[in-house]
Amino acid sequence: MDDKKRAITLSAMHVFQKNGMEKTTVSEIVKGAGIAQGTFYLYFPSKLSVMPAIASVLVENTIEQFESNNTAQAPLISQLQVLIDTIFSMTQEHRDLYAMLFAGLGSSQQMDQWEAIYQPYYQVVSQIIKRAQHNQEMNASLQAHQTAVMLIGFMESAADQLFLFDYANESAVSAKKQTLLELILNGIT
Amino acid sequence: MDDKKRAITLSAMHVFQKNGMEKTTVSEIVKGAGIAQGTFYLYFPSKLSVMPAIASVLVENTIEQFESNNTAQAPLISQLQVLIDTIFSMTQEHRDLYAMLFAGLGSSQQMDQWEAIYQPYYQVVSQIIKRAQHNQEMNASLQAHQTAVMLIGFMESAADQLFLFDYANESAVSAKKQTLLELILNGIT
Amino acid sequence: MDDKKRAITLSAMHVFQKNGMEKTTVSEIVKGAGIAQGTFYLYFPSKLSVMPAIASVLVENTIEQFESNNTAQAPLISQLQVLIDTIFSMTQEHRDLYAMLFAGLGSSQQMDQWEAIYQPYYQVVSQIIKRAQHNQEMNASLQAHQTAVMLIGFMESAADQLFLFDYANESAVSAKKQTLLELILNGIT
Amino acid sequence: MDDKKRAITLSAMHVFQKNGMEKTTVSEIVKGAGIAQGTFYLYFPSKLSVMPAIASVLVENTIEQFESNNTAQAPLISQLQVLIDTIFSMTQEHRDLYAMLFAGLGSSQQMDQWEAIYQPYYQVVSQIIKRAQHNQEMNASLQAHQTAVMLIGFMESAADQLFLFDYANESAVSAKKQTLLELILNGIT
DNA sequence: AATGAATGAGTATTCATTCAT
DNA sequence: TATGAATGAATACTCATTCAT
Repeated sequence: MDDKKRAITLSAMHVFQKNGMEKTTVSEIVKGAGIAQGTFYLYFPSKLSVMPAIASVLVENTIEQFESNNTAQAPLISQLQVLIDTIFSMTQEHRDLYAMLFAGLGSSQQMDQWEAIYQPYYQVVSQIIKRAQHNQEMNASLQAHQTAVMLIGFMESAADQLFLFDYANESAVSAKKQTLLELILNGIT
Repeated sequence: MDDKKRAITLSAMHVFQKNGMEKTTVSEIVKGAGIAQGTFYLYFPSKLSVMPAIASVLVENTIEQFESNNTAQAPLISQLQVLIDTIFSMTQEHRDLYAMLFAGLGSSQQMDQWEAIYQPYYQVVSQIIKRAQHNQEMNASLQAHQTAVMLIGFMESAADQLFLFDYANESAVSAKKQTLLELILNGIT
Repeated sequence: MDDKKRAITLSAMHVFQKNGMEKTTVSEIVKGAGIAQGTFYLYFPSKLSVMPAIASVLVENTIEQFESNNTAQAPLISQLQVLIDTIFSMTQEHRDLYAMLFAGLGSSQQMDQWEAIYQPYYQVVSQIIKRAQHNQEMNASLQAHQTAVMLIGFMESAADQLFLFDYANESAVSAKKQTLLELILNGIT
Repeated sequence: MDDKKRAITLSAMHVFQKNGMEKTTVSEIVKGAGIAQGTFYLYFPSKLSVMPAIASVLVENTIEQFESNNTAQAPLISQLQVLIDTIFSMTQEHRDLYAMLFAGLGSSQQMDQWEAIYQPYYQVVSQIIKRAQHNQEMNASLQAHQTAVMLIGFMESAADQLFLFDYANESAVSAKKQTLLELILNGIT
């Protein structure tokens, strides 16, 4: 990504997170990016159009954080723990941004774009599932990509709930993560 | 709820869903509700303050739809199927609204209010879980309320994914619902 | 015309004349009209849409000034002199406004509207021509309305030229008026 | 005129005519001229300063078109017909541009410049008048230059009216031209 | 001479909210 | 309660112009 485009995106992430969608002004974004007002529009056609770039950065960061903590040869359960840790950590840090992206999805009418952005993320988890199935750590009849998408959704929804409503202390977090992991591994029966 | 307050809320739901958060104007809401501009402010202190009322209506509708299709004495699996059907149907119809509510949660700083609104929903699912545990259809060690919250999150995230990206046809929907149900019942191992 | 609409129109005339099309701001117009910024848009949908209202006022003023100086029973030549005086005086006072209206005609694509505004003006001159033809002061074969339109055009173009390029002193004005009148009465042969 | 200066002027004519004064951007002009943004300012100090160059081109074109259709030795009436044809044709093609030039005259405060541009035009018509006076086809007491200016004004105002309001079909055009010619030759009495 | 990326001043328009009736 | 005319603060976006290359 062009240096200035990246500077704008990072500044926008910061300002959107601080002020929310409606109170974020282009003027504050460019101030943070150290460029002039008009320069913004050389890189993005509108305020909202920064959103996909932000999503890309979040996906990048998530994958980086996950991979830097994960061991590809580790047992499934360990890798899922790292994934849960990563998602809880990203959610805690960026919950508001995710909500804004999510709310923007509908209006943007560019589903294709969004899918393309999230594919790398789904790929990473999908690989883990395939490997676990090969090692007979996991039910082999589950379709890998579909399961990856669902698992990520499960983890994100649990993290959201936690940081939105229940968040109390570190031990509450650990408990929730543990319950989540068990639920995913064993189901409810 | 006062007749006019309800009229405003319903009109707002419609307009928010049609135009999104930023392009929704009080002027269009009152037009849909058949009242004057100023009257809006007799019932709500601001544009954003309609959001909790919308959330209440959505929760009401969800519970009604679920209970009208559910049989309380039916086996757990049937009841979960009805719950999944309800959530998928509500998500399909109101996805954008949920996203807006969700994005609004952070800014509103009135977590307590939101929790109160969702409690009845969690209660209903929580009861089902308790009954299933009593009937030994379900792992008795799971904490009912916590599991209810997680399950609802799982189902909503699966529905979101479906209607956001994958939605193709009726059979895709059925397949996703089936996978979801199995994952919830049996986990991934 | 509504009191406020008139106030806006008169203020706009003044500001447009002072600053020209491009340097006129709505903010200065409303300041002159003694109303708030937003109120402007209750009466006119855009800055440019004041133009037809200005044209109406100019036509009104021209007719008033002409009729207050004219004697309907006077000989043709006297009435034409009064018309020339009126047009030269209005042109001198409002030349820039006329130019702006004129330049705006093309873009507005609402020819019908403009024709309606100018009709009363053409009517007045048309009546004089018909009366003169009836009194055998004028060539009876000339079509009255068409001739009225042409005569007004002649007079305006002469006045424009004068105040644009030649304007020197009172006697230059008198001379031009005299030449114009003779040309109109007798042609060039 | 330098090749590039001419290219800019021609492109500007086109864009001004298409978009009007306010919606014309330097960016679109340079695009049409096939040059870079900055290059514009090597040839013109500002956007508005292209106007006189446009006026020059229009005057050139008018004179060329007139002279290529006119016979200098022909009777006055024929030459006036050619002049009327030329003015009607140029007006039909470039009415909006004339209006913009005209509206720009007031603001530009460079009357001298404008007069210089139009002089050649007035000269041509002035010569015809002098010759006609010499041939006793025309009232010898009329001051040639002054009459030339007035006649051109008459013809332009008639053409404007026609193409602005009345324009219907070829026969309406012929009729208007005929009436105009008679009025100019014989006056209204 | 030519380029085109960068600038940043400038403004029309919108719309949540108020308040006199 | 209800109205809707009036308010005026707030901001995305444009575009003429500059200047380093």
